[in-house]
Amino acid sequence: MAKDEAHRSTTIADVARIAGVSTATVSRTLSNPGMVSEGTRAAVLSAVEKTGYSANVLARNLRRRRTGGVLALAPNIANPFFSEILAGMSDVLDAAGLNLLVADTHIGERGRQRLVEYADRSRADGLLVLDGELDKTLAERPQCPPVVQVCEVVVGLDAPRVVADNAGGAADAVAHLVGRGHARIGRVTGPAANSLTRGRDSGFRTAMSASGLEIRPEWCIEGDFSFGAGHAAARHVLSLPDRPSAMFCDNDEMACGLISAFQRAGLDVPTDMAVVGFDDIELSRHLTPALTTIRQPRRQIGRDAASMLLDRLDGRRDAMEETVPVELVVRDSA
Amino acid sequence: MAKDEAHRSTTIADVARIAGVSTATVSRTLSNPGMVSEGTRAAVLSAVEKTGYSANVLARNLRRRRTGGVLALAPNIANPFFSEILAGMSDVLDAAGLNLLVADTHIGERGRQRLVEYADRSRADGLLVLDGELDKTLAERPQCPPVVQVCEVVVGLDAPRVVADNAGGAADAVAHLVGRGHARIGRVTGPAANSLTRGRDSGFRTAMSASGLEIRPEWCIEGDFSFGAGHAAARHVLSLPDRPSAMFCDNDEMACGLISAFQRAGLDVPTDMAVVGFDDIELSRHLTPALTTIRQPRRQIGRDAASMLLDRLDGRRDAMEETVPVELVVRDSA
DNA sequence: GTCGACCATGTAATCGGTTGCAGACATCGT
DNA sequence: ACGATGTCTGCAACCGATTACATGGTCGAC
Repeated sequence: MAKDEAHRSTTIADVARIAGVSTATVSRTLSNPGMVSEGTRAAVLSAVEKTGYSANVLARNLRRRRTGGVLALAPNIANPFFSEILAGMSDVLDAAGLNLLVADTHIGERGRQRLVEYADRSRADGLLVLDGELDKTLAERPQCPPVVQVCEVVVGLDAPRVVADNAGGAADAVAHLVGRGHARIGRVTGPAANSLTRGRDSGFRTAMSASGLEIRPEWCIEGDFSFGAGHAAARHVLSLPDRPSAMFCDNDEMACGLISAFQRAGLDVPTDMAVVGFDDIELSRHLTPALTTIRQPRRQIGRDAASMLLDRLDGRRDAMEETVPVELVVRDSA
Repeated sequence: MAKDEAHRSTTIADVARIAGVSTATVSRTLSNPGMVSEGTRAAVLSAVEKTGYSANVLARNLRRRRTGGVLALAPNIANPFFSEILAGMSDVLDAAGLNLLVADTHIGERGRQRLVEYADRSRADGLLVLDGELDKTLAERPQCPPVVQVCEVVVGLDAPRVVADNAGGAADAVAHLVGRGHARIGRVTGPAANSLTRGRDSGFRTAMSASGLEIRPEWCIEGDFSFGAGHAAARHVLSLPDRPSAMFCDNDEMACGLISAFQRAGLDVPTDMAVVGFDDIELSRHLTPALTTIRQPRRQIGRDAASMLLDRLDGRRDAMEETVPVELVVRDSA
């Protein structure tokens, strides 16, 4: 109660004094116990116990010339797709004693400037880039710490990456629809420039032509991965005199918006219109009809990306590129 | 290209040497330009420009005895409800030059220990607690930086808080259903111990008795805020010989799971069963039927909480408690 | 012409740890 | 008995900034 002085927390010097040793010994006891004798170790540990000491992270990291943190740049933290990847990253970073800091890249021009400040060796030991629309010059500055790209990739940026098998997933989706007897297959895409969209493009095209099916441009609608884009795509399709019988969506949110809008228009999914999504977000399982989709192991992707970054930080560069397999999850929407 | 030495980034000493001044002057030029003469300032700035210098954040913060970061403890980052609150926090923290670090509190026992490490003055200048199930002793340790509670509150923890008007929202929801002619109203709650649940409990009870309606225990089902809990609740209701005609859900995810399960069972929402949710997450607007719900201004809640924390960090303690108004959003599910 | 006020700048302590180097001491082989 | 080796510990430099204090110079007032 009493002391209303500025609350000075206990330092390594306090512990050293109480234990009757030097600060060096305290430091060694804590970070390399085998280096000190048993008696000293006991004395130090008891002093630590008594004072409730815990090392100042800033001071430690300053001396060690590292920040103890990794920065993840994601387009939209609020998107559940990303947040589970982040959780996976957190798993392995925590285990390695590193913080995960998260920055949203979609925060206007002021934000751009902040990103440059953040993507700095004095801020973060490494960078996990989840946004393919980032400027590659950001990552090419000398101040920028090592980068691993996750899911999306920045055009022209030659950095290691962990990406899902987008082409394979899209092909599986098409094959599934074809297997169900569909020949009139449309698509709702992500933004044309997006690297996910491009990967799924290529799988879609391959699978369609493999099945001898024609891609009808008026059935391919560009969206932006949002619920709203799915809605809009559905309205577009409904306005067509000649409609597809099935739609493949580049993500589950658009698929959900699409289905919802079809239902509102009185169509039955899957009878009047089959839908396949991509991602398998939590929601998809709980829709009616439950969404048939391509599952990405998001948590695993996060873990793998973080591990790859740790490898790079340790100077290893075993794998510079990993393609994570995806899996068709058959439910009721197709 | 050439130098393959360890990449020593430029320090304030480099800048000082190039500008022909002392490091103190460089520091002053950068943090308090009015203090140095025009000529010196120009020299320093040009040296900064030339070297691309930017200050080492760790060193600065160590000296200033702050960490430059605020830690948010959320039960589940992947939940869109929280992530938008986090985004709001990020808005005001960024403006104040503080980092937002996010930690997930639902990460097993190992996580508990980590939280204790994180909730430390040497890690974060302040704490934003979004999880009411946290142990209050965590926040009562002397090492713990100032805390602001957000949305949920920890029982017995006397810290400033920003909470939504849960009771008012629940009462609005009931009033809306009553206005639509419903007298048989059930409810899907959050965990009984949760502070949100309790707030909504009280509003629910008040409004029910104000309308002269009886609360039927078999129509009140405890959930955990997940889609799955909504599903389960629906199955329970469907098994009842005597069913309610309307359900109020403590959040939108459960409402969504509930609706989906009712639809799968062949019921029509809202004809056979009206549903009102709470939160107004992005998804709700895009369901079919679109969900009638209570909107919480989540981004604003995040902003307010962060501002309140900043006030505390500055020693101000203007407001210790804020209740944020909520709003009924009428759509098609009731 | 001298004194104090004031401004701009440099010197050096400081934040709180880590770690290279060297000294003290014990043990061991010959 | 003596040097060699090895183990444990302390001293002090260091990480890269900020800032209290001291200093030197300029200027106006008396």
